[in-house]
Amino acid sequence: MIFSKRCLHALRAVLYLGVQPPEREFVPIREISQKLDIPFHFLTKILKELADQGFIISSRGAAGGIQLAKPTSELNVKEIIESIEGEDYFSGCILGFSKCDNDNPCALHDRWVAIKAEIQMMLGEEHLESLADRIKTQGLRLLEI
Amino acid sequence: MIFSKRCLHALRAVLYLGVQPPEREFVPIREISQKLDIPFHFLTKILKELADQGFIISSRGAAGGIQLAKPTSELNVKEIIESIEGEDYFSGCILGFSKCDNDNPCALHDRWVAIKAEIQMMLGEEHLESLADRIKTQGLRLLEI
DNA sequence: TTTAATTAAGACAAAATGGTCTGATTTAAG
DNA sequence: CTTAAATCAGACCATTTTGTCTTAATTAAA
Repeated sequence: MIFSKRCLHALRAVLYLGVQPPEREFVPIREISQKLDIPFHFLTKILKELADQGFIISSRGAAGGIQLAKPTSELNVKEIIESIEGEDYFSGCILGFSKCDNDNPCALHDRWVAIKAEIQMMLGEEHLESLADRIKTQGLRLLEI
Repeated sequence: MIFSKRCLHALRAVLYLGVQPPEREFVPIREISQKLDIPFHFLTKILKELADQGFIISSRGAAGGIQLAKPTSELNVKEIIESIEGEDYFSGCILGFSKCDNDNPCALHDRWVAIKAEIQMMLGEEHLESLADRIKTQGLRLLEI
């Protein structure tokens, strides 16, 4: 699998927030956990990371929950993934070397550079807004069947 | 990191075999382990998997070791990766769902299909032959600095 | 002010991955 | 036949990732 469980849970949770009607304020983590079948406490920890990074806002107490920190047009898939997997997830060396660049390329550097650029472009352009639209209009799923 | 340690070790070991002079027969795993700084017993297990899958041939006893099972022109990076990470590593669902296709797409399916195709094409075209050539002529490295 | 509903925090457990060690088996060569 | 060099096999340990549990802190509303 390309992404860690933490990352998949984070992505699905954020997409879930993205498809909520705009009038909704805070969404309880319990609801997301149940709707998406993600372990509650595990999800809580993951979402805390996203909150710390400024992607979502949380509110304690009754009527509390979480909420996207920005409009969906200003959030994209790539930054969510990077916030969980690490900044260099898509920019690092394919052979795992810490120092790998044009001056000191690993054996697969050239080819990987091109692929990385593709991935980053496509995921970086994918804003939550258009995604949420397509999820709603086309009935795309956030759940295992 | 995109790939597991097992996969990175496998890739580097196979590339190491690819750049050996053609007259060399069996290369001892101990040598690869030392040259590439990969734990010996761990590497042995990984290479046994590659042998079981038919990518390399092994020979026990004195003067034994391992050897590529096919000419470098018939081996590519993609199949090595898939043999370790699993057949569907590049073809599976980005959200980790087991059933995800055009008839029942997940929320990210469309976009991911395009990226997957890019990756598979680029890695599938990368045969060990050309790679080994470039590694030798351009001094590309298989080692952390 | 009490209560119920919520996130936050941190200890702990389970599972997966990464790695080590010992000994058995095989093989070439002296 | 013996020995040395190698892979093979499997038990074991360490680390990381994933997940559970309990309790504390916070907040809205009765």
